Amino acid sequence: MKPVETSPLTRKLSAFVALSEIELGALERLHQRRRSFAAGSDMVHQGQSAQAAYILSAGWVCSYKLQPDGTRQIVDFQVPGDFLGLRSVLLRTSDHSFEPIVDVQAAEVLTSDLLEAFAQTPRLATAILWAASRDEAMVVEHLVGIGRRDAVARMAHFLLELGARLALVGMGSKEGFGCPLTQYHLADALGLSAVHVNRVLRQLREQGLVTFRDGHVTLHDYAGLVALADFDPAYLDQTGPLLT
Amino acid sequence: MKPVETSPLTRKLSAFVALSEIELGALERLHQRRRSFAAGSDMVHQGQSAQAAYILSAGWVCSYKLQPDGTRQIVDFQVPGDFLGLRSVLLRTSDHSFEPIVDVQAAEVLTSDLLEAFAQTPRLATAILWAASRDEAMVVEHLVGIGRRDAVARMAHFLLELGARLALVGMGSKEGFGCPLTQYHLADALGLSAVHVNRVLRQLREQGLVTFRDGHVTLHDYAGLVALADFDPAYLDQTGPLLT
DNA sequence: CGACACATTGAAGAGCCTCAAAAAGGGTGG
DNA sequence: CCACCCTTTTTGAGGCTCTTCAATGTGTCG
Repeated sequence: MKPVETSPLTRKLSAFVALSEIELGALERLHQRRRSFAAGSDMVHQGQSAQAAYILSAGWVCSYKLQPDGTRQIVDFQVPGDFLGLRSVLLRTSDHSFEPIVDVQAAEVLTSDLLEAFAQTPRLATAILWAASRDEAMVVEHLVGIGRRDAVARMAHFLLELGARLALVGMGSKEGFGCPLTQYHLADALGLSAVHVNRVLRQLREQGLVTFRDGHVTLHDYAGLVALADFDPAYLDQTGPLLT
Repeated sequence: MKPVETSPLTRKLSAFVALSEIELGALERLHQRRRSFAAGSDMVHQGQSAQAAYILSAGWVCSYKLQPDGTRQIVDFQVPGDFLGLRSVLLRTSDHSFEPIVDVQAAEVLTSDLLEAFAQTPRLATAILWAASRDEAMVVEHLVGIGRRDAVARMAHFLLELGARLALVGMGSKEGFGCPLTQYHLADALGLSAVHVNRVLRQLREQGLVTFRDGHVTLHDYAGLVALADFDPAYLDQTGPLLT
């Protein structure tokens, strides 16, 4: 007997709220409209007005802004269980672009479906808005990192955060995780040059802290990394007012 | 006959949506619980769980995160008409601190008041959420600036954005605006040292672009600044789905 | 007048970038 | 199965941006 397949989003939310059968059902119904995107082809372009949001079920996506001078800044990565374009569907045209980093499976969520689910299951709405708020906190932390951490601490912090996010959906642990990003992705996300990213990774490797190689991140010294990065996962673990 | 005093928030929202008398009334009722804060004393501390949000009616506030090493990163400034702690009241304990830069007048908004206003005037809810979404877009733009703009462009962009925000509530124009920030504030916001901020300001002044002095910003060459900063106010002006 | 916060300037050095080139996969077609 | 291309990683050298440290100037307030 095959168990009902649990989506990564369900897994993530369940780590923070005990959802009822009804809520779980509503959540799974949001996953009906399955779509695929190939690596490299933008899912949403900057300035495009979005009709739908997506729940990522497999693959990695990055959201970024392009500068007139050709450089880009990656604002955030989406991993399975993450929402994508949630804000733009509710309120405005998208102000960044989304690019699948590998082939992606996602569930398309129409505004109407989302509002209906929210109306019928308010606790689910709270849970999803909590997840959105957590994403926002990550952007703020990202801002702090770029503004006030040097390259090594920034990298360490980034890898730790990524590991924590993936662990929540069963795709990583304190030992390490699979990671399809290139050093160019890291550079565009961390506000560094690709060359410097390489040097920073070498330094972290030679200090026995972490190895980034062949699509896999190995955390050799978790505690050491946490100390180096001043990593405080409070902004990720927050359970807050959800337990009502 | 004295006209009804219009709050800066009302003024800001009215620039984007035509609000009905009923909606305007609900908005003004949110301003009942007036409070004052003195410059320098934190309004909300990092980690504190917030019971209320505030609508800023006079004065400037900054929201920031403190690093364990003592440096701080200012995430955003709030000027009259801006919400403060809106997210934390809805969903989570605050993950940054708020500090009044000058003496501040604000209206305390309880969660219950807000939810009631939202329920009774959905269009007002949309308008307020739109404003929140705009704030988020500003954080993203801030991230891009720190990650991918050099110090001069970053400063120019920041001053232009600030001017545009203030113009919306009648406190600035393309000529300039009053600004109580110190160069230390600029440094903490832009991810620079205070010393370098000073040099950058000098450079901008000597190029005849902008003067930052004695609490006043004078934009001598608006178009020149826009070009230097690659300033595209699209993320601020977005009217989007509000006009329904 | 002295105390304090803020602004300004100089000098020296660290961190990160750019340019340049080579090595190491990974896939594709012959 | 190999030759080839393209992407990604790696390394070196030199230079520019921004930082740190230190000192002086300026304005305000008790």
